[in-house]
Amino acid sequence: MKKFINSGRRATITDIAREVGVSTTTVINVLKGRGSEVSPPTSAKIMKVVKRVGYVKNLTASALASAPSKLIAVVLAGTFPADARQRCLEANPFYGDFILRLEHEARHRGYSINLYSGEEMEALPFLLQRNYDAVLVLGVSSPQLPRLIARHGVPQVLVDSFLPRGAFARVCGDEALGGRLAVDHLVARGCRKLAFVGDVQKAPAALIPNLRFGAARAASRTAGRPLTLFTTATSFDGGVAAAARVAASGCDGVVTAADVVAAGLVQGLRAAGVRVPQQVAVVGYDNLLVATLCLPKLTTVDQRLEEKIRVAMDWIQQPKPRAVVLIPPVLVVRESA
Amino acid sequence: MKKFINSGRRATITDIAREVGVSTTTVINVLKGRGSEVSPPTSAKIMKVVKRVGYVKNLTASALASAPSKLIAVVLAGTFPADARQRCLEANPFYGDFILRLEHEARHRGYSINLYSGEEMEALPFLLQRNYDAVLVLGVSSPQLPRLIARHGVPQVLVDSFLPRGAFARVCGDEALGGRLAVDHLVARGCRKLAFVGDVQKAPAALIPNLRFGAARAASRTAGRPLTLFTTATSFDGGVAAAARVAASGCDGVVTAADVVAAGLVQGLRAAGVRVPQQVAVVGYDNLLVATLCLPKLTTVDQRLEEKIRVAMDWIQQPKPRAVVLIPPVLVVRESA
DNA sequence: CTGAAAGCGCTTACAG
DNA sequence: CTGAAAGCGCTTACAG
Repeated sequence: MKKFINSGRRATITDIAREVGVSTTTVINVLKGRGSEVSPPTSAKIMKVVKRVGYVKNLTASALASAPSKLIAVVLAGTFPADARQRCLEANPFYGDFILRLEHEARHRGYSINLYSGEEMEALPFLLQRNYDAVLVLGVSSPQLPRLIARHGVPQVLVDSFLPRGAFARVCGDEALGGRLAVDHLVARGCRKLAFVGDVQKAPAALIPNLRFGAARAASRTAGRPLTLFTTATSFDGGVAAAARVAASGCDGVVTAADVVAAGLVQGLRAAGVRVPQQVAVVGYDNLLVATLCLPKLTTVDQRLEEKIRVAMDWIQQPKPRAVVLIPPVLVVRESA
Repeated sequence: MKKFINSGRRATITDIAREVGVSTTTVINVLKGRGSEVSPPTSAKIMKVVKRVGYVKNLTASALASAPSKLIAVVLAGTFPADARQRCLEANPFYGDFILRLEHEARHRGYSINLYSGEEMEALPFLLQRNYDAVLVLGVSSPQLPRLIARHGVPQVLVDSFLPRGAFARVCGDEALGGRLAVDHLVARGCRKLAFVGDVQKAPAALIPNLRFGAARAASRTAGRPLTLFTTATSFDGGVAAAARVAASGCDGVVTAADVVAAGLVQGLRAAGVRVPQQVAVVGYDNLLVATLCLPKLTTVDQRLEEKIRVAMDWIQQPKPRAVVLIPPVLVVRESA
């Protein structure tokens, strides 16, 4: 008892078995709640010792012995330029937020999470070096890594990864809907000349800013409104930098690729003497904390992160190999539009 | 080869030993770079197979066999009220930022990090269930958890945990200096009536807002300026909520307990028609991304997070049992003061 | 209802 | 320079 607690050596199943005078199998049966297989008195004796020594199962050993490790690897991909990964992760509070929420949900389901935010294509050794129950990959736009992971037989769930349907289990935001919600809201407010501000690239098409732009463009066509594209980095400064161009363009309604961009844009516009939302209305995307840290507070597309995480965890616990689900976002109207 | 890569079963040291026709000991000697103990031809043959099969060491097995697990547990304590943990973690972008930076530094040193942000006093089972090389605890204000951890023989480094000197290895910001830097800057700018805005509590004294307030008060006494305390939550809304009181007080220089609070305060003041920094100068604390997301950008005390993390990792790799170091913060002058 | 035994993949003395 | 063997703590058939 004291012996275990203070010795730096933790009590093991073997210790408990010896102390009670039974086999390790019996101890395990009790610990696993297979009560029916163990006589009540034996069971009680074992539980008493388990309590007394403060037994904690060694998941390292457990994982090695081919039981669930209760460990999930989380890969933050997000397709950053290699040299700017860390900077991008820090420029968009989305990632920190995501991790904190995921940890919370995972913990309540009995899992720990193990973080990896390095180079996407160097993730494989990381993923193979421990016995993960599953890997959750956030934001790949190429099937390369998922294919490698699959080839090695590691279960995976992809989040916000827009790949050809059917190959992998994926939980994604419904970006088409999100873009439409934003545009429709601006149109309903009477905006006549629309703009999109974000890090839109030639390729790959599956990048989030590209998808959001595509959705906004489609919706603006339907509404019969022109939409001008202003390309800028996914960061606050990116938003600030776009402000002058937007102001000069005469656009009166802006859809953005992310809240940080919208926050920067709003600040840049106001600094230039443009009133938001009276002269230019701005809609953000994500609904992070930062959406409420600016003046005016951002009207934004809430991507329902908790829901995404919940579904991803569901699929980790009950694998749905090639399932794809689009989580419909929701417009949160505040002050900027 | 193909057999290993595609079977879902990873090649093991035993596989390699068998393939080359040597013992596992020899394979290990080669893998560990103990070249001197193995003949060059044998070594070369082994390395060839290692490469060919894409061998990745199983750290789960390794950790069980009493080798370093290369796994670090990270406990985000931060002494939140139990019912509001998650909310507080999300209200202060500091935590997400901390994790991302820590992961980056740890990865470059060959470690993975395993996150825990649940109840402080329920962390023990989490910490004992795997073979962690060390645990990094952020922000405890009571020695209870560190004591438990020590009793179980797990190496630990505490960050920003202000406890009686000498009991644990700790890396902390020099809050006394930080408060002084802020106050001295305001005084030098000509502020006459100072205020402190933050979540200052009766007890425990070791809470970060309390320390920062204490430091600011000491410095303002030295400077012969009065300092009024405005208590408010550590969040953007907390800052906003304090603005009216600060404006009414006639104070012209404000030190805050955190950047989020400062950001909220600045916005609240401006909404009330107060010009920042002309009428009221505001200094933040932490130098997070959010400090640059407001208008005017925050002058703030940079706590030099990277440096803290670097030292903490140094001590995890080379334990310095009861060492204590205070990282001197640095004032970053921007626009708000 | 209970136990003996092999195995997970690596590491660590120790023997030769 | 190389190998045989025991051990880390748990799990999993299988036997009784």
